[in-house]
Amino acid sequence: MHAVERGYPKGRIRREDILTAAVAVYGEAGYHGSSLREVAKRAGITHAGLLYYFPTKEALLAAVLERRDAEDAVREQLNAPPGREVLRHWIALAEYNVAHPGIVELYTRLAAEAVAPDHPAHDYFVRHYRIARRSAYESFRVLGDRGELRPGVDPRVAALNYMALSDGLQVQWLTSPDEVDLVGALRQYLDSVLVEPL
Amino acid sequence: MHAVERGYPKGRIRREDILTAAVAVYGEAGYHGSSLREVAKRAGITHAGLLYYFPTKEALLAAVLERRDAEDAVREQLNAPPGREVLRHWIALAEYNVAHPGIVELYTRLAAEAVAPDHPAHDYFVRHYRIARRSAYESFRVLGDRGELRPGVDPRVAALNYMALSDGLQVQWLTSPDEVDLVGALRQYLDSVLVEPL
DNA sequence: CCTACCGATCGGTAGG
DNA sequence: CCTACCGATCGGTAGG
Repeated sequence: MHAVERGYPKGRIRREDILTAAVAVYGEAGYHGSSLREVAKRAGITHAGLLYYFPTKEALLAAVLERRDAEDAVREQLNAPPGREVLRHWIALAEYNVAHPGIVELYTRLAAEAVAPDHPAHDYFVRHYRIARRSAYESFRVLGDRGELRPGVDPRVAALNYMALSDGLQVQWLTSPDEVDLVGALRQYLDSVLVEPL
Repeated sequence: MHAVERGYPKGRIRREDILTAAVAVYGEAGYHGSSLREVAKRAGITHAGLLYYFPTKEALLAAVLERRDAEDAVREQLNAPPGREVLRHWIALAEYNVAHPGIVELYTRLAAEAVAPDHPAHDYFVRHYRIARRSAYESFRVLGDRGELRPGVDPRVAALNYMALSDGLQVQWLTSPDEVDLVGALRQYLDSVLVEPL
């Protein structure tokens, strides 16, 4: 049983190895384009062995997304309260992402697949985007209350647009890394919305 | 031979039916997730029959993208010279897209798959994005020369950002249509970049 | 354009 | 965790 397996160091390490392999494969081939055999091979076991740890292909995907959320939650705790500091944190995150294309590929590919309502990660992304927008909205709203947003800027729309801009830039950056300055473009967007540049 | 087939009305119509079916299926399942059998079924033939018109799966994809470019080229001819009129045309295009989710799904899914350099549509998207950015850049540059852009706005970055914003909004809109005002968000972006609102 | 077929690959199961 | 297997599905071909 997994509840038991989880408690033993060897099983935990194996699970982590499998998840790490899955992140890489999903990033390269998407979810539907990946096979359990490919993930298993990279983790050094057979695909039947993988199914001992994750009983179905969907269960593996769910575990990948769960782990990612857990990592994000840890980072959130280090977060500053809503305001300018949060925007600087976003830029730092973008810089981190540019140095880790694999994670960016995973999310870009999965998010596009998961627009289909019957995709196993669909509900995850509905929630993911909702939470991201709300969190960004709170920072922009605080800045607006302080008069730090340019007139005409709706904090709700600015929040949606920052998230969307970030996603869209990632697609073009992954497609043509040399032609797109991801971090610079995000900076200019924030500056175009703020009274005082970051 | 296709060069001949293309000349006969019946063959041309069949080809068009297959391409229309392919657009729908690619939008729902992506390219790698689609089967020739599914496309053929929707076109009312067998998958072997489809392969009589398009000899491989890749050839079908190439034809889908070719047709799309041909349609775009027709629209471009109706285009105004670079300037404010072009920005209004973009908004009109976004309104059209909101009424035709299938086309949006096709592009969103294919673009994400095609970030992989060995994807058969990779080169297409490299060119597609490059051309789109250049075209948008020319409009923003003209506006900048006329003093219609806010200070600090780089027309090159504004062009990149508009395209990226549009793509990113489409993902969130496809995921949660009721929670995202695609056209409104694009309008606010353009207004945030212009001295005088659109 | 179809019927009939091929080899390859897929997710999942049995049984140890 | 593995070996061995299952039924289903894939892109593509032969031959008409």
